Amino acid sequence: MDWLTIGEVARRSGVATSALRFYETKGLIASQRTDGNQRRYPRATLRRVALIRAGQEVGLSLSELAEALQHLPHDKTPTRIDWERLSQAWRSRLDSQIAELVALRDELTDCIGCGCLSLTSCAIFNPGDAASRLGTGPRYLLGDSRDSVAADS
Amino acid sequence: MDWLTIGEVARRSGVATSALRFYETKGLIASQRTDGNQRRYPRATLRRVALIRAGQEVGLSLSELAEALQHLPHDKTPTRIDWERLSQAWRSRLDSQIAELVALRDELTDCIGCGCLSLTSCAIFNPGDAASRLGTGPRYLLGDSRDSVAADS
DNA sequence: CCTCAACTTCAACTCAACTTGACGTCGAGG
DNA sequence: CCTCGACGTCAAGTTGAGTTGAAGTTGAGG
Repeated sequence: MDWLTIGEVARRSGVATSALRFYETKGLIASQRTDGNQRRYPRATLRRVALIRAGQEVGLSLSELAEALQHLPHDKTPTRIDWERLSQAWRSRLDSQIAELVALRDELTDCIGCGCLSLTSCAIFNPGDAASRLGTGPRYLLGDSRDSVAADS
Repeated sequence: MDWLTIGEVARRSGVATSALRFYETKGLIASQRTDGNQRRYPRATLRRVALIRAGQEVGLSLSELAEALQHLPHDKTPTRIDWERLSQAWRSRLDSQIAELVALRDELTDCIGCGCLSLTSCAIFNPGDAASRLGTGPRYLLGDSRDSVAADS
């Protein structure tokens, strides 16, 4: 097995070295150290990083990814089973994300159709259920409102 | 026209008062002040806030929303034209977002189908174009990688 | 008139996912 | 042996969308 420096991994994965070090602190990837304390990554790290970026695109946070990747070996090719488990999970994630957006779009389309400027009954303004989970961060309040926007001007 | 206190708007829109003040500093909503310097919002603010939350769900940032809402009157019902312009814009936003996710899902499905553990040619790991724009914040590096993950272990 | 919840401002904190900078060390080529 | 770029650590900064707290003011009900 040959080992890659952090710079090589960065170049080949398109991820900055700072990000790789950051991933390592989060336990997403792992390295050996040389005598001189430099990181050396196993080749399989390239795949791991690719998986991380792909996972982020699917909307997963780094901690969720850490969860998911913890079942994959750090230093060798994952088995087909590993890979299928992962991709199935991501696929269903994508499926539900798509479903949510489609629902939102359809509601919006109806809104345009009905021209309901009152918004009193318009579904889009009375969310009902968690169509949230789009975008990270301080989105935690979005979707937990219970009060509706009734009796509009 | 009767005016609402910040607390009333918060209760009826399901948005915290702190968020409402924050929106006001960003120019998303506007208020009159009482003699005692308290905010009083026009009723139309309820709709504005609803639009803001809906817009966020569609993936718009507050500054983009400020842009969009600046053409709507702060204190009265928007015209049908206003409303149609807005919802058309959001619909196309949703459409492209959906398209991106669907593309990603299809690629992933192919990956599972082909069982390509090598990831050498797998489309999902060689993104190619900006399917990013999921989630806010320091996502600015995602999608500007040019190097591919070739020659896997 | 008094009280108390609801309001005011302002600064500081949160969170995720990193980046940037300072300052110091490693190691391959000449 | 020297140099210079690539590496190391650690602390602090960034962005977006707010929240939290302190300290003080307002205003409706009793």
